[in-house]
Amino acid sequence: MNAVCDHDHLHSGLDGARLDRALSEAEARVVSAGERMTPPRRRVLSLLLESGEPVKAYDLIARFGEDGQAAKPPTVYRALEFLERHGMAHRIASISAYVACAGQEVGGSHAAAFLICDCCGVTREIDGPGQDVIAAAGAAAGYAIARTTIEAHGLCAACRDAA
Amino acid sequence: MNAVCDHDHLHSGLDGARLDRALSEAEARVVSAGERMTPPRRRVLSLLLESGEPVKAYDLIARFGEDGQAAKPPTVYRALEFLERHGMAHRIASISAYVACAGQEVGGSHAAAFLICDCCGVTREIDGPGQDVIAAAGAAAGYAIARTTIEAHGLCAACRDAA
DNA sequence: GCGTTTCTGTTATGAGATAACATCACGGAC
DNA sequence: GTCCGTGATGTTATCTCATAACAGAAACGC
Repeated sequence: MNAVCDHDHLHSGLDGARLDRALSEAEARVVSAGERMTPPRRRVLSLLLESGEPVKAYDLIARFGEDGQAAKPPTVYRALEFLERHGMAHRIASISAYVACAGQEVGGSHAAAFLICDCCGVTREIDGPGQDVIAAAGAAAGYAIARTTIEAHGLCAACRDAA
Repeated sequence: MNAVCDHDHLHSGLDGARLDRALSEAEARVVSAGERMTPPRRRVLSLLLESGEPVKAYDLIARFGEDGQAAKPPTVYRALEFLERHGMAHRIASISAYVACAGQEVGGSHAAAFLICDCCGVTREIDGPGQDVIAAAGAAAGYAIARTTIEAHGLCAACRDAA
């Protein structure tokens, strides 16, 4: 995504049967939560899963129509909000982009931390101890922490080697 | 800042002699780094210090002129970039706002984590173990981490009690 | 079927940030 | 002192990101 280097990048999105399966599973989870996986929601999730890395909202808007027609911004933003609410997508605040949630098994909203390669865009979602540490630090300072944004930028192994 | 509650809030910015002293110290540090503390840079830093909590860029733009005249956006964004470069201000990505750096003693750029009260806006900068933990998790995944964004939202002790 | 709720389509606009270029001030070389 | 290079500022314009507001359509419960 960010062109801070000149070597080639592999891409890691889903396609074909794997994409279909992920979408079906997502739909099942949404339905079991008593909500609907409507066409725009499915479409936005599909675009995020196909990409496999953070995507800008206006890229989603541009790619929304299968026929090349762009969507109107609220269509995509509403879908993103829905997907975030169900823990299927996350906003990466530091780059104003959105990414499909890796751990689609887990239901509902969940904390997440991200490792983002500034070169190829590969993004790893980790649920390590980061949240615990920051929540503990917050508690020590008297804060009741409700939500954390943890984003680490750098180079992934492949890009470091290629550089 | 965010009006998610209805009780009163204390504010914690600098003023008078303490503000003057902070600005003088900042200028000394800039000069010793071989750069200049020009009027717009000083003005933006002053606004951030006076506020004591995260401020939106366009609020800085609106308050820039002592006479009530707004600045042009690049004036303020350039000053913010300069202050960030010198570790005197930080961008809070999750709310698109900027805050003066608490640890003005430390020179140069430094990692930081923030505890942000969604009610009164009070923001604590902590340099706890958060960065280390996330950097270690990144290293374990093969990433060379260059920069982290760590922002925890919740309620500070005062707002929790007042709620 | 009928009302309620939820979602979508659409228009418009608000908020955040930067590109590009002309001009101005500072500091060093001579 | 003056010339020149560098870096900062002023200014215009534009680009990107995100949401408010409201009308219409689809799904659901009864």
